[in-house]
Amino acid sequence: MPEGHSIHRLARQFNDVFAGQVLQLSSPQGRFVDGAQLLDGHRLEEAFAHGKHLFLRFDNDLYLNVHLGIYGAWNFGGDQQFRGASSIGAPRKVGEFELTEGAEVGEYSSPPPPKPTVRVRIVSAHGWADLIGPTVCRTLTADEKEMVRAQLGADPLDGDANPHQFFSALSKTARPIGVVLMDQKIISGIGNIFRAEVLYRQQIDPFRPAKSLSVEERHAVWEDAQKLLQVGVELGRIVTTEEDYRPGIPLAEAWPEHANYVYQRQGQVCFRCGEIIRVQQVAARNLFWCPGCQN
DNA sequence: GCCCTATGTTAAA
DNA sequence: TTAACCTAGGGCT
Repeated sequence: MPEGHSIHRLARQFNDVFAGQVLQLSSPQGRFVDGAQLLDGHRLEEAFAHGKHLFLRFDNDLYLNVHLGIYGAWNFGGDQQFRGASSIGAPRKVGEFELTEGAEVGEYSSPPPPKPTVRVRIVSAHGWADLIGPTVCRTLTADEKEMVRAQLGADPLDGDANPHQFFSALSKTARPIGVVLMDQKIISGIGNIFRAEVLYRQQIDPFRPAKSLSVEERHAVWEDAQKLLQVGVELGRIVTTEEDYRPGIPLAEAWPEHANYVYQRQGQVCFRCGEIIRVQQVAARNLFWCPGCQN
């Protein structure tokens, strides 16, 4: 799925094109009929993200909570108000991390017939959004929403986030740092790409126990994750390389081959030390790292 | 068409 | 630790 940056972009996009408007919600697929009915005809007050969770607050104090999982995606379309809106989520190709196609923008009177897999369709006077393939799609009360958020670690994209609970959690576990960074209860928004790239950039062996990281390393991991996530929010895709590792290649063209240091680069030469990038299944996910730089 | 893959999470064993 | 969930694309036959 998209990592945390994409969900923050989704929240921004929902605020741009739907906030303040009365919306129609339906479930063409039929698996979210009751939940959609609770929100149908209500005004969207605001959208926000916590890690990889998206929340939409409606004027009856109910929330639509969506997690895209590994297959989920939102597609948008509508009139000129939807210009610039992106489809966000799967499918994706290697190196193409977020955008599939832009919103369908033009004359708008009603949305196209939905694909049979559309879990939720949201329709306003100006356009529509279709959700397919989510891991989570549910309607929550305010209390339930708080219970979900209480299970999530601090989000580096949240300006009010307090990283101290993250630092503290690292100091208390011997689990490998590469595994802990994927634990959304410890820190939320980091996925398989950011975990690999942050550890490479900080030259930290992903198999080291989290508690073995120095105070400086813990701070550096948080701050680098924050920086890379912010770049992702701005670009709409994940680019983790610094300019000196893509010499003469502008950012816009640093994609896909020069976008990452280790992710999906197994068997290739490390840009920094010349070692061969490795990959290994850890906790059912592909972990990429450079054995030369990260030890 | 068939098989594999994927930026993920949860529950069961 | 494994399976299940769930979707679409790409490469292959």
